[in-house]
Amino acid sequence: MGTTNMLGTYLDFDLNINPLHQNDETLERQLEEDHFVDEEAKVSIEKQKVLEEELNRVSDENKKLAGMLTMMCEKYNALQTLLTDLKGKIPEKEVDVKSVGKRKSNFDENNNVVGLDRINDSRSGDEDSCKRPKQSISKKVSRVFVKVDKSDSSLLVKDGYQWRKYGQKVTKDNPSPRAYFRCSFAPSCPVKKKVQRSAEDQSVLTASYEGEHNHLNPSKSKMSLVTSPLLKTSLSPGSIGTNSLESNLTLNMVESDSKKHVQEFQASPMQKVLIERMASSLTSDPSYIAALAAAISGRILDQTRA
DNA sequence: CGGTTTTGACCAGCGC
DNA sequence: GCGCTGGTCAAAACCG
Repeated sequence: MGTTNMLGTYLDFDLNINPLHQNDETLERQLEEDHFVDEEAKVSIEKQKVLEEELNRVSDENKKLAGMLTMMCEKYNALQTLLTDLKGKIPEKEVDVKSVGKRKSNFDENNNVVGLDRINDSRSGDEDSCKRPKQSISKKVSRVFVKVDKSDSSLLVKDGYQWRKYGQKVTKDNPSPRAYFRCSFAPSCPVKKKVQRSAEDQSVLTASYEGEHNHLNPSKSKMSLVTSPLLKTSLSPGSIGTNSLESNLTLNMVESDSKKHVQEFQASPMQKVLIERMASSLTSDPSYIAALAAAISGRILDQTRA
């Protein structure tokens, strides 16, 4: 699994934060030799030493955190293996009861909204497969669940891209209409999107993305911040939700039948929950953020000196 | 005026 | 073959 490696990469800050050390000593000696021991210079040297110690401390903390994360990942992997084994023992019928007796393309896609019980349902993209097998074989399909205001009747999912609505239908298994969108860059961009309110929870919109954009996200291109590679990996299928403007995307559970994504990073619901929790606990920890900031600034200092 | 949305009609796949 | 269903088309309406 790639998670451990990825985290390892992010936390492997090779901090070389002591380039000032030698200069300090040389400077100090020189000052003493020249009998120009100025009070101001002494104070600045003291400050440098304090900063140096602080950087060392933060560096150690960073290493400890990296070690902890590695351990967590290892434990998680063990749990994951256990879970997979257990799943293998459960008969498949129990998992897929709802679709029995229904048309191939007619599985209740809203039964799994917010719930994590069908994350590995690779058929999520097969809604068209029985009708348009030629298209769906090669197309990536991902699904996003968006929490919206119940009173908000518009089936709009702000994902940064521009969409053109080309149809709306009321489907059998859901009283709420399903809206069909095409990327505004069509026909050059083949991406389609289906948005429907969840039958169970009216405040949740289910958006199914079909295909991949062959152009930049119009709003994303305006961003000056560098997006985390972790986010890029987890959200890549439709490049969904990486924009800070997309504040209403409160819950992103991107499902992709692209096996690459599933195996590398989104193999199971448990994994998603753990990753989310890990990320939120880390980002809410001020000491971690401070350590990260120190590590990055140290790295930048190194690069500017080199 | 051009782009987008709405909405009824049409088409194709599937089950009976 | 027929009816049901999901997906798409395209003309009309709408909007900035």
